[in-house]
This record gives sequence, structure tokens and C-alpha cells, in this order.
Amino acid sequence: MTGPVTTVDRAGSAARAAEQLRNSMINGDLAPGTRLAEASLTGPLGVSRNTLREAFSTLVEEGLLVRRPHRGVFVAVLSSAQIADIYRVRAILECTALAEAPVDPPQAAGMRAAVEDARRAIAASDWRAVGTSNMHFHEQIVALAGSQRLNGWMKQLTAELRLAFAGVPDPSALHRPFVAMNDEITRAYEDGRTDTAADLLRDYLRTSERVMLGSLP
Amino acid sequence: MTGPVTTVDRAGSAARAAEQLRNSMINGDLAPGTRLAEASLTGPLGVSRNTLREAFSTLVEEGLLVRRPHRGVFVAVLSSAQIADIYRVRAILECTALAEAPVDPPQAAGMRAAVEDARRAIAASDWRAVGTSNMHFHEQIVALAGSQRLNGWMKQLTAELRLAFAGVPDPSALHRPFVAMNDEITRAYEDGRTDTAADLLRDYLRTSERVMLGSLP
DNA sequence: ATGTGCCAGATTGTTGAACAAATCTTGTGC
DNA sequence: GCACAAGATTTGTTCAACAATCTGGCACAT
Repeated sequence: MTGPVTTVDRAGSAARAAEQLRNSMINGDLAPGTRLAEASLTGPLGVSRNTLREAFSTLVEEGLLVRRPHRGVFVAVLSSAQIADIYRVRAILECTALAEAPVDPPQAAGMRAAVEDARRAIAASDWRAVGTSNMHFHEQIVALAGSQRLNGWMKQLTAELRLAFAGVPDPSALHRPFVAMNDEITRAYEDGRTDTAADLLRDYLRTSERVMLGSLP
Repeated sequence: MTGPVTTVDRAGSAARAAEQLRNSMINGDLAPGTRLAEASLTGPLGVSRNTLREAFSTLVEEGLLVRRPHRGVFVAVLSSAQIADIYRVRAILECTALAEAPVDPPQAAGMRAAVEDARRAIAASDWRAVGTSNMHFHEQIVALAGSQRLNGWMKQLTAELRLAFAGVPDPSALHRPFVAMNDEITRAYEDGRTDTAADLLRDYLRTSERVMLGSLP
């Protein structure tokens, strides 16, 4: 599930604590809006208050936590405007990456692998895994641009989105319809029809945004 | 020049220290590769080691500092590959924003203001200010997309670029030729020729990248 | 002379306790 | 019921200490 322990250990206590909190949030154990009191977390995480605050800083920078001065840090609650913003950015990043991707030969191995992962997760009715695979698919699209920086930003973005997923009551409705679309996009790209693929992707994003905004408050 | 003092004060000691370090780096007082020892900075910045480390975390996350475990933090040195990556991202972000910008009416006030600032700075032979205005111009282009998130990322990006500027021996050669290009881009956009504007911008970025990479080691 | 191993010094990573400042809670009086 | 002030709680920041790790130089064997 998590990475090798040695790697996590070498990363230091602060990074380890941040990783644990990140997982808890994406898993839905920490609902959006939850206040994270420093004193009540030093025990469970096994780190001191200073180290915990350093972990908080990391997660605030990533947008997963929000700090309100002298009041504490809270698990981020994404407003409709923020979700719309995320989809606007995704449209720019993903569509450009796909439209300008190399077609000779296509680099679709990562995308196809993500689609297969999603299929397996659906067969196992593991909706959380479906969401993860789905996000992984779109990270692979951005990876086509070949920019380390964009990869990092996209990863941050999908983490925030998965945070929003955690608040949705029926995850199957949120994720199931999109696996077929991903497959279609991949196929169009593999056939060298990058413009078609980009158009399909744009449709996907519009639909996904609508479902997302509709299933919130 | 810097923001209102009250704002900085309310932001807390950590943010204030980060701001000071950021300015020092962009000003060139801290050359890329310089090691920032914790003990030797607590005095000048007037903060404790813990708070300083929190400031370091922020700047590491922004890409201005690099942390090497148990060795310290260093002012980032951008490799050619990283600079190329920055320009790749800029091309995607800026060209898309400009190509899809509203033309009825055009929102060019910010861009035009940045061009005027650059002109004034040239007249005063203040090359650092020219670089700042120039970067501000491109932040305004991205702002056309209307995404808070993209604005933030672009700001980060220009900060890193200005860090690289600080290492260039002749700043006038680096910045002077581009003000005219910015003016041309703005005019094309104001006339509603967004495709032309985007093409000009693409040329600009190609040229700028070449100059940048050429004037490094 | 050169390479290896080791030790002492310095720096970072982390902890715990302490205090000031701000916020939240409680209880009082009207 | 509501305004208001005192106390309790929590965050923001500092300080001092210790463990873990890296650096540089020295003795030593080859």
C-alpha cells in the first residue's frame, strides 16, 4: 500500500507525518472542514509539535490544508469556484499535452495501464481505487508533455480533487461512466487522431465537472 | 516595491523571513548555489531556528531553495534542462491563455501597464526593474485565463526565472530587446488577432530561451 | 607518495518545555 | 435573552538540548 518503509524513514519524521495525513485525507478518514488540533495529533503521529507544524506547512503549500491564523489548520473544503478553477486548469494542461503529443510512435503505455487498473478496480467494486486509477490516467496524459514541473503540479491537482471525491456520497456514479471514455480517448490517440482525442477529453472534462459540481452541496 | 508592511507583519515571522530571503535571492545578494546555514541566519533575520526552518520549507516548496538532507539548504541552481522545462511550461500556459483570451473587449490593461513600466525602467537604466516588469507582463498574459491557480504557479515560475537572471553578467542584453516584442504582442491582441499574438509570443519564448541558455555557462 | 580507515568537530533533524498573543468558553450581571 | 469581562485553551514563537549525519584532517598501512 504505502511505499517501502526504508524510503519513508530516510525522508525524515516531518515528511512521514505529512504523508500519513495526506493519506488519511485522501482516504476520507479526515473529512473536509475538519480541524486538526496540534496537541491531539502529536500523540498518534508520534512526532513533536514543531515537527508536526512543519508537516502542516507542507500540506498547506499543497493546498490540502488551510491555515487560519491563531485558529488552526483545517482540511480544505473546495468551493464550487475552486473546483471550476481546477477543471479550467485541467482543460488547458491535459488538452494541450494530448494535442501536441508524439504520434510516431504514440506513448500510450501509461494511459493504457491506468485504464486496465481502473477496470480491475471496478471488477472488485473498489471505488476508491477506481478514482485513483482514473486520476492516474489523467496524470499520464499530462506526462505526454514531458515536463517534470507539469507532472508535479498535476499530481498536486489530482490530490486536491480526490479530497473532494471523499465528500461525495455515491462514488460509483462519479467514477464508473468515465472508464469507457478514457478507453476511447486512448484509442483515438493510439490511432494518431490527436485532435479527436483532445476533443473527447474536453467533453470528458465538461461532463466530469458537471457531475462533480452537481453532487456537492 | 514590496507590499505594505502591515500585511507582511500580520503574516507572521516565518512568512516575513521567507519574504526577506526571497527578495535577497531575486536581488542577487544570494547567488545560486550558496549554502544557507541555519545558525548564521537566525541572527540577521531575527527569528529562531525553528521559525527559520519553516521559512526554508516554504521556499523549498517554491523551488527557490533545494534541501539536501543533513547537509543544508542551498539557493537553487537551475540546470539547462530545468530552464528548458520552464520555457516549455510557459509556452503552454501563456500561448493558451492568449489564444483563448476574450477579444470583445480585450483585457489588455495589465499588459499595457507592464510594458509602460518596462519602458520607464529602461529610461532609468534599471535593468533589474526591467526584468521584473517583463516578468510581470507575462504574468498578466496568464491572468487572461482567469485562473487563480495558474496565476500562483506563474508567479512561482517567474520568481525562479528571476533567480536565474541574477547569474547573468549583462542584464541589458537579456531584457532590452524584448520590450518592443511585448508591445507588438499587446497590440496584436488589442486588435483582436489572438492567433497572431500567440504566434508572436511563441517566437518571443523561443528567442528568450535561446538567449537565456546561451548566456549561462 | 598514495589510498584507507577513523576520529573529532560542526551542522542538521528532532524533541520538550516555556511563554506571549490571540481565540474560544464560561459565568455574571443586567 | 444579551452584552461583557475573566479564565481556559490553542496557536505562534523562542530557547536549550540531544541524536543522527556529514565534513575534514590525521595517522597508518601499503
